[in-house]
Amino acid sequence: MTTRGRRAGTSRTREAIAEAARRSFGELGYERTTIRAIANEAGVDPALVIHFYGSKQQLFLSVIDLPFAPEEVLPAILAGDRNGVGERFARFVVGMLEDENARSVMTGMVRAASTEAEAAAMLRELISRRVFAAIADGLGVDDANLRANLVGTQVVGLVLARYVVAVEPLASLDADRVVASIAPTFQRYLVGPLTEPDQA
Amino acid sequence: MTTRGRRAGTSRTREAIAEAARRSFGELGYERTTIRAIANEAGVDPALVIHFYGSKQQLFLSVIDLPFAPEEVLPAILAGDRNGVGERFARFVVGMLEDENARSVMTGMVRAASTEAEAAAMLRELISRRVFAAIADGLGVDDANLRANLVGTQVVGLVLARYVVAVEPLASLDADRVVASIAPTFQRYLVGPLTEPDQA
DNA sequence: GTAACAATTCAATAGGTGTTGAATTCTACA
DNA sequence: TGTAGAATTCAACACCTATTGAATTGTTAC
Repeated sequence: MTTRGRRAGTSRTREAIAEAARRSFGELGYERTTIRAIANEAGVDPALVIHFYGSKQQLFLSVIDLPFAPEEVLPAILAGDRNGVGERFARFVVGMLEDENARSVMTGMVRAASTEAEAAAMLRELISRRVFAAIADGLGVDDANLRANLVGTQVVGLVLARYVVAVEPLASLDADRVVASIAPTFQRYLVGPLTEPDQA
Repeated sequence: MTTRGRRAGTSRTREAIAEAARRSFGELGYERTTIRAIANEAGVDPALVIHFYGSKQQLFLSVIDLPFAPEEVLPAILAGDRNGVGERFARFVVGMLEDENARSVMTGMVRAASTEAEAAAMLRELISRRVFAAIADGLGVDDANLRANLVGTQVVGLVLARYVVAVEPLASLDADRVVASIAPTFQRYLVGPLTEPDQA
């Protein structure tokens, strides 16, 4: 039914494809996402997806990115009252994950990073270049990279447990209690001692 | 070359298939693992894999399990000096992950849980039934399930960051420093206060 | 020793995948 | 107005997948 050739008017299909791809990668991960499904959701022929983005992998790499800009958001969190940094960070992370779009991108990254070597490499790159730098800048600490790693473990673990696997009661816990539960962890990873136990 | 029909002698191929499957699921995850590859590694025809295990999914479910028995290992960790419980737990987790087999199973579970709904459900089940019970028993605390969830986030995050994505410097950090870094987190998740920040 | 059964392979099936090349229609610019 | 190029579809290709059914060979119990 759909006629061949270019459609009338200015085209927004390229963005439609990107959106559909983001959504599908986020929900299903890399492998389970098919170019055909993306094309379908964008109301377009599969060949057009390839025509625009070259390949499935390039599409993935073009489309997936952190749903926030670390260099903009982290300085404000890290500056100021050092005792509250863990809570501010936790609040930001949990708050961001409340947004459906951001959550979808994050779950997509985690899902993909756990199966696609290319995606894992990209994630490593992304983290090193953008997050580490911001954290090292914002904090005055020496071992900023390890600290950023540790923070990352807790963030990724939270995403996986609360949203991907959806284990209870954590999945249904209200945001404030989640923040309260993990804030001290971020606090110690960011500015606390790394080799001695803290007070329980 | 390989002749048809049953081979001479007692057969150990069923276990060979299980081993190959465990290895491949651990290394590549569910989707990327093919029955053909498993069969190949086990020196066997793909049809035999299906004949023994019914389907790829049933094979996965038969073969994947925690690489330790929570009900045997957790009581010893949770009993005794309450101040050392975080460190004992961290030492156990990190130590277990040093073993190549156990690590492969764990990465497989994490990888699969992040893409396979069925695997995620199984993981939920496994965690609820076996780990929660052991933790609730071993600890005298009330909100044992949430505590177990939080512990889970840190374990899973560690597995993903250190072994799957292999982000540096965490991936190359020696076991003792990893233990020291995350022990206080487990300590608070297991027996510490969950709503107020700890001392940094 | 023979009958049931278990282990094993072979060949095929039905369906999915990413990707390509050519054909068509529209837009933008000269 | 004409023409280069962009957007779009169609049909096909080459490949890979899990799974099935029948055929063959060995083992085990009577």
